[in-house]
Amino acid sequence: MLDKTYDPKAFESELYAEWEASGVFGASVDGNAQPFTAMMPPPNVTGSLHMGHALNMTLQDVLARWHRRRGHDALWQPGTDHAGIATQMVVERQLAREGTDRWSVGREAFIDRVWAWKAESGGRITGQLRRLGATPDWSRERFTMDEGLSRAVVKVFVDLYKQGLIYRDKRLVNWDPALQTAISDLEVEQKEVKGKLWHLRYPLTDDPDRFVTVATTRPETMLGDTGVAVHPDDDRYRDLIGKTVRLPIVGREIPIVADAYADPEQGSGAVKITPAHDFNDFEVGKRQGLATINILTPQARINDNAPEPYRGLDRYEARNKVVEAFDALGMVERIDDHVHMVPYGDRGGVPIEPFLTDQWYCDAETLAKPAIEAVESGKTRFAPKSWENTYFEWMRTIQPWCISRQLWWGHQIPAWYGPDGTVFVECSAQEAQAAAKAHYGTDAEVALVHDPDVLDTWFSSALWPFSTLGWPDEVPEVGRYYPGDVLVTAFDIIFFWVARMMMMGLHFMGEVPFRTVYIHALVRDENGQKMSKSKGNVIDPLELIETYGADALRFTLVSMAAQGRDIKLSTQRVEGYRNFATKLWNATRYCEMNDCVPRPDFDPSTVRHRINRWIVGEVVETAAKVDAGLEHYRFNEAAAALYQFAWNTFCDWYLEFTKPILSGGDTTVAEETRATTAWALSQLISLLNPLMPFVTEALWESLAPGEADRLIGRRWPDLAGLTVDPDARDEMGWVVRLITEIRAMRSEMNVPAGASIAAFLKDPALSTVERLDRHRPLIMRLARLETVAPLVGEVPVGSAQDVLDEATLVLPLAGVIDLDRERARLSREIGKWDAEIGKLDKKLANRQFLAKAPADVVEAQRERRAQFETSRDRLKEALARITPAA
RNA sequence: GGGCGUGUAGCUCAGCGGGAGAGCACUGCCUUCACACGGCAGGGGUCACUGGUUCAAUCCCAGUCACGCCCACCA
Repeated sequence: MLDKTYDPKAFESELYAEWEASGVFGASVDGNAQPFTAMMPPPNVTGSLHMGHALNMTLQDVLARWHRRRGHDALWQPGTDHAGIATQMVVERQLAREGTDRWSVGREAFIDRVWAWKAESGGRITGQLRRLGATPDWSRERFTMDEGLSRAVVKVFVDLYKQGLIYRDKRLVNWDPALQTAISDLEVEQKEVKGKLWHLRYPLTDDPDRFVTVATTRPETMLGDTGVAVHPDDDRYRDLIGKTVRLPIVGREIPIVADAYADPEQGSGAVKITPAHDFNDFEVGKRQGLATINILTPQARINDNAPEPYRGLDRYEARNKVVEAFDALGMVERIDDHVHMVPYGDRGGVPIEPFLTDQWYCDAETLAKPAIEAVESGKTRFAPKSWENTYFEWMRTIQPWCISRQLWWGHQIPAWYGPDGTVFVECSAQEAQAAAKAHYGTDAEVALVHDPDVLDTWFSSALWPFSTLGWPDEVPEVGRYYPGDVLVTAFDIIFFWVARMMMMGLHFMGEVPFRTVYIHALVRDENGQKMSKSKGNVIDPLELIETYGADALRFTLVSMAAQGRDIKLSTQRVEGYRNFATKLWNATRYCEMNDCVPRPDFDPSTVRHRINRWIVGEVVETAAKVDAGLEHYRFNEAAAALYQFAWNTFCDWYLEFTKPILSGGDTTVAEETRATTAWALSQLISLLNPLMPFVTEALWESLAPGEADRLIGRRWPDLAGLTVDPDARDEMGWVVRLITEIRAMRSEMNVPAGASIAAFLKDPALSTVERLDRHRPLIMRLARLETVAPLVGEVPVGSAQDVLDEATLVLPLAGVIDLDRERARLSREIGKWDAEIGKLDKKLANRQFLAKAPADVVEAQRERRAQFETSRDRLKEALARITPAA
């Protein structure tokens, strides 16, 4: 017996444990079933479940459960990402609290600390996924720093290096002075900052009374200036080209060069060039043969290349001091307020510095070509398709990918340097040693230094679709589950992750990593801001689960999965779907109380009673909508179909229709109805199971207590052999409209809810009379009638009247009804019909419409007009009957 | 500066060439033997604006306005 109230906390966790213990989540690997593969985007091992995860994981879980129940060999591959910077920061903060830092601890001990932290806290998010009801194949859970995955990373690096697709280069990188590492372009975010624009004067070397004025937002970088550029066609400066200025403070003599980079419209038209600290200036410097002078330390303090008084100063302290010095010299022309974009590191949270360093780069341009073609040719499709534009736009202008990071936590780059700097890139230290011996022609051990840097976290993530399967080992999983079917993710990691998986997958596997990329909405906070740990605006889905249950949260997310980019989650909506679960719970209790339990030999195609034939058809249509919705990633349509069927069709109408039958005298019909009710409910619960796995499982248990199988492992309903009975559908539709109409009239006339009244149909067709006879008891019950019959004789005085198809509905309400109001009401109704008919007449008189519109549309309009006219005329008659002769 | 998206009932959002929808909120009635986390009935919208295409436009196209996001090296 079900408990009287629905309490998700009473069974959700317990059910999950039972599912997991039963092993149903596991992929079978061998066997004949068609494989289905979805790669879980690995959450950061530091992470905890946020709303974005909840949405992402729910959608994948719905797909995994659906495929599994359809008999597919579903692999939903779970795991976590080592999240280099984020994780290292967590442990570094711990060290800071202990009054130490990673340099004092040392690299090896530090990495041990991180592993220890991971062992202790790294499992939190997977526990939260279980709470959400996610059912990936936990037995195959991977971590990007696992031994196997690390081997894949090393092999990919070495192969790409030997193919010339990974190389070492000295160039400007985005340097994060807080984290003291290079980061990629994608990890830089531009922020609008209110700053100043300083106009500084640089005196000409050979004519110190003449100045060139340059404008800059970063005066401190002048310490590294090695030139001033003007546009070659700029008449103001033409005579200065080739001359030099003497840099104030520094005293360095630097040339004035002509370069098209200088924009005559900007500032003074002359621009200072700091090749070591600006990406544009670096290019200008290369073109013009200017020196490159680095004036910053890795912490963004001024280094010894600058004059003594500035050394060791923070970049912003140095800025003030430089401006003061210029001011003292009378070399500040003016200072403007200036709003401009400043690049910030997305993790470190401080402005990045363009910084000249040696780094490892991946030739993304070459790898991108096949990845672009794969989407162009449709081998991989984005859903919605519009995201392909975003993908193409980025891939077609892709820059070299800086893959080295000056961190300790991550995959250490498999490169070793010989005494003379020769680099050996090999899969292991032993192989590097062998290569070095061969290179140097010696048998003696060569002193090699392992490159201290680690790889960008996304480098290993890029291999996820095949490294998790066991690659580079030759294992059956690789052939069976690659390429995957679908990647479900949010748009914000199309560049970071999707694009890179495409590149690596195509290069190493020769095949796309997934056929479909389903991009869902990004869950934002109430201000439309992207949720992030650093902003502290993360909503905790676990709290919602605690209050409303995992099913309510899941159903909410699935229902909202069709909307645009933003999801602003409303608690009220979650509450509404909790109520839906309660409704299901109570409906099942009702069935239980009425002995509506599944009959093993029940065949829905053989039911005879129209009510039952109707509900069978409704189930069939609902199932089709659910399948279509899931097939095309229109999750919300599947959810809406189930919600409507469950609440409106099944509970509000079918269960009410059948109450008189269950308590009636015809035991054959009652038995068929009990069986049909149980069948319809069990189909509903079964179809709803992927979306609301917990409550449906609990209800299933009560519906079919003898069943050995849990719902999670049962075959998905296949109703292909069942058809919709159109007669039953029309007939029950009519009954619904009749009851609704009577209720509306009662309500409008203020008939007391408990009062039984009579209802008559004037001029009904024979088929209508038959329908009435077939369903009289339930119509009487649901409309609260003492009698309902065709009208014999005249319409009683003081009747409320309305139209229902070809008949007029008559409710004798003498004494209750206000005839003046009733006349006004009928006139209003007639007016509405007249207006509709007028519109249709206009349309049907339009020759263009008749000539060009499809015949079926024209016909449909004619039919509508005829129906409207019947209704209007019935109402006119009704009005005439209660209007005194003039 | 480029690109993308969104503007539909009070709120959150579906729909997207031929009859304006849902949930919540709101109003009235109802504690009827599954459910008040409920039932029944109801009010509420020139589908942002302006043009165009079409026999027909909330839906397609162009432009305008508003909001949001992504990308971009402008001193």
